[in-house]
Amino acid sequence: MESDVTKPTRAEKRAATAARILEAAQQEFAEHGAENATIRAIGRRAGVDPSLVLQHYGSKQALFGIAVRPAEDLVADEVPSHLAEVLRLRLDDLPSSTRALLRSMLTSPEAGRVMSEYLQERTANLAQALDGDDAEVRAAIVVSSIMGVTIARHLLDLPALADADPAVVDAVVEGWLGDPAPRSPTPRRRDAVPDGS
Amino acid sequence: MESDVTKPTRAEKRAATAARILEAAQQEFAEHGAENATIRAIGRRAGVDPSLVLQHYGSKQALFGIAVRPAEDLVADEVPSHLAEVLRLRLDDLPSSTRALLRSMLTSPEAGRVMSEYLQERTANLAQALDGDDAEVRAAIVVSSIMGVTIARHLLDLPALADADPAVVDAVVEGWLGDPAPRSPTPRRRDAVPDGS
DNA sequence: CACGTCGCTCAACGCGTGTAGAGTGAGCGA
DNA sequence: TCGCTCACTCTACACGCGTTGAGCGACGTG
Repeated sequence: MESDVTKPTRAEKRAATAARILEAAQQEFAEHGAENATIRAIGRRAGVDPSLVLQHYGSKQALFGIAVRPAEDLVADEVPSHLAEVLRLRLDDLPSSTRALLRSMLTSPEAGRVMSEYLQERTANLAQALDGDDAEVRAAIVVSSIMGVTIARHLLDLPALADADPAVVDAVVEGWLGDPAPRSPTPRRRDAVPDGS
Repeated sequence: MESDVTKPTRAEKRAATAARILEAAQQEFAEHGAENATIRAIGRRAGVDPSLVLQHYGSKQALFGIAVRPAEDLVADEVPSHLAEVLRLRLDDLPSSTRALLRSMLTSPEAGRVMSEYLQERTANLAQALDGDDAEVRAAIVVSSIMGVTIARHLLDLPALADADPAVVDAVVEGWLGDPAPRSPTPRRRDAVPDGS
């Protein structure tokens, strides 16, 4: 069998190892957070010596920075951030890079900064599409809320959400988007979203 | 002047020290999270030897458990949890015990469990007040969303929220509470969402 | 005034961590 | 086939952590 699988060259093998390490790192970071994940555990998970991890990525911090970068194929279509996932309510199969970022954002200053920038970017985008005085605040509320739901579902495993039909969640948030908040004592305007497509 | 402040007895002094340590612990946990906060830093903050911290509270984990318990006066009226703060949208002056719990919930299993229980409790309460099939899911979404907003405002310092008028936030969430989600099969109004970039 | 109690500090331990540098053996070019 | 390159492992170091037990000095009681 001459093989459809050609024997990997040295460089290819090294690249494959690097990829395996990165994936292991993302899973460890996603599971334990930036500070609690250890180089040793990452190496173990990748089936590799701990020091090799650093030979590939320089330092733990650098590795984290890379592990947390959004996957290319997510960035590809139209929405350039982790919050692509989030805003579109793809509540299943959150990629581990995103999980790692979410998990670490409250305890790692770097992760916090990255997440904050994402939220601001998404807020600005959404605010453009909303009308009214408080467009930006309302956009920030929606974006932060989606983050909250994502955390509750994927990291805290809140039963009511973990088992929920994504369509319901989707529908609820859709409602928020079309609904300008009542600024005064005046009650809510439900008619803002004419449904029936 | 004999002083209105009577000289503290030995026991009182000890209790005062214990309180000072606890407060220092709450602040350290609130700032750095359960795992990153150190006994040494807590002692330093309280102006006390690190080992004294453990003489008072036994272990770091035990101290965290106590530091994270909601303050009594919050529990007092009607809503028995940290989420009293949260649900009532008192977005300023989040007590450091609550900040500590929020900060740690994604990286400390214990904090995660505690927070999850709080969320479930609040969800159940709120679900009773909502009508419709998906009451529980919708309640969970609202509760999680408020958590998300709280995180974005107090821990990530998202500018749009940090500077926001609490009344606006309040109004928006009020809107959610009375708002039954459109449940119909094809309510997918993508056009209500700005597409990215 | 003497003495024991007790709140507190000091010094040290074992452990797990991130990281560095020497060593090793298989793969590739000549 | 020779020999060098290089992907990888081994060993070790320094550091900061939680935790412990002995020591000390002031306070309160007889």
